Amino acid sequence: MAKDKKLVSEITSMEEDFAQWYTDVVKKAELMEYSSLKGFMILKPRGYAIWENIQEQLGARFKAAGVENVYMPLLIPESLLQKEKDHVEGFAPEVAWVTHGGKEELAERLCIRPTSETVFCDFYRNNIQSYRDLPKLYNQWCSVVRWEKTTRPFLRSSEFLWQEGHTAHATAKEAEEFTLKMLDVYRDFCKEVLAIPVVCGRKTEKEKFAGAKATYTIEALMHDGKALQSGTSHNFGDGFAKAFNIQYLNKENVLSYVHQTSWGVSTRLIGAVIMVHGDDSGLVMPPRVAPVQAVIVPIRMENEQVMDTCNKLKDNLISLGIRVKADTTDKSPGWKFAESEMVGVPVRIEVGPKDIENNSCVLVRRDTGEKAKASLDNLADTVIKLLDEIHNSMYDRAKEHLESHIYNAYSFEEFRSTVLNKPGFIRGMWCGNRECEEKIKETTQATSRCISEEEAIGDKCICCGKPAKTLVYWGKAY
RNA sequence: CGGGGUGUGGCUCAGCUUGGCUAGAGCACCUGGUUUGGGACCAGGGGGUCGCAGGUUCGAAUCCUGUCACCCCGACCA
Repeated sequence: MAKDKKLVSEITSMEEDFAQWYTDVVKKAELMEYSSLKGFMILKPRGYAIWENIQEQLGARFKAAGVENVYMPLLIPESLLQKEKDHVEGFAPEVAWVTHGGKEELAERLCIRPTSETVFCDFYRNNIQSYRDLPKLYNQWCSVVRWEKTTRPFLRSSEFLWQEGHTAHATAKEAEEFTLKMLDVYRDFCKEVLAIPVVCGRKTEKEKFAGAKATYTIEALMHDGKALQSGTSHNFGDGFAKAFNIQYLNKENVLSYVHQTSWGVSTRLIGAVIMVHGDDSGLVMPPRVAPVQAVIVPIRMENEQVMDTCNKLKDNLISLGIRVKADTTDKSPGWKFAESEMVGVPVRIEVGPKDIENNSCVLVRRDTGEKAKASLDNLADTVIKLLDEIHNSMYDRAKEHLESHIYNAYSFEEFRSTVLNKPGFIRGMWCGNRECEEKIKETTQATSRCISEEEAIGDKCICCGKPAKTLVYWGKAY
């Protein structure tokens, strides 16, 4: 083996430079590539496969909630966008416009959707007449464009893939219930599929969605102690319905406005997976969304028995629904080991002549690096159990990280010193005034992440000292 | 939009300060062979006109001006 000439591309360590580590992992794991247009990313097979798995499993949860998929137009006439005042003000600064059709300048500019509330509203206005038409529970998977100044792969790009659910209900109560129901779908999905624990709650007036009555959020804590808003669920009340005139006749033959919700998660979730689970060797994929759940590495590929065993093993695992690949490229085993670690395959199965003699193989866990001998008998069962075990221990580990990075602050000084010295979430009471929220942001860079339902930890605002009833999770955010 | 940085084969970079002759290296790629339990080795081979546009000069990757793009750090946002 050559020792001096070898120039292996390394991943920057997390401790040294977390931002660079993130960029390195994204590139080395071949999730995406920059295109020639700023802010517009190319999702490579390994990155897109994660999104497909998210779509499949989150989609199943939507359907279980009675939601149906639809598709709405990409372009929105300016006049339509203008109908809801707060909404247009919130999005105007980052909207991309189409001004020409061929060589002709258009009579009316068309906006490339930054989100589709207005299109859904326009549609609902024409399609809801009676209480019998309600509720409407629609979702679309699409991409949206927001002209961002600073972009980062998966965390913030000018175009990104997401899903946006839009529902219309007969009553305010039903809309609020559905808003919270979808928030819980997100929370559960993060836990059960992505192995990510989240903090849930309502956004403050300052942080809520443009045009919403209430916004709820799931906030995840990254390895560096910064928060990532990972999904939101909005209750619109009847604000959009009034702006767009979406009315129906109720059972009493009275014309009423509908109550609406919208909710979404994006490819940002992939960024969360990277920053919650990754380590200095690269990506660590949670088994349930991993594009490849197990990789089989044959040692000494010229050995027929080895190859035979690998192939049978592969077929067996595939037949049991495991996403498995056998790495039969002519790279050296060491290369294959390093590669599987970089891309985060949860389980590696090494099969060589020595193993076959003992009717065994070597199983290596990506999350802990632990190696263990396993019998070839019932190996599929062993692997399936191991994948679940990996999921659970990844979740537990992330949860421990989250919980050990939540601090309480009872005064402004304590708050400031915590923000400065201890990356993570800070729980602190708040009076509800926007001035305090803004002052905290200006002086500490921490923003309100969400208003929590948890028990109060005091009765005075950490900023102004006036009476407070609201417990807020604060933190620096991506 | 402010501050900093970088543009040289697919990737990472050297060369630029002090202009000079056919523009280099490692990785990757192709062919053949030997290998294979933690990123193998040997031999041969293909590929760049130096982000772009002007300018200075006998001569520009190198100096000057402009411009574009990307990355990082802030302010604004999923």
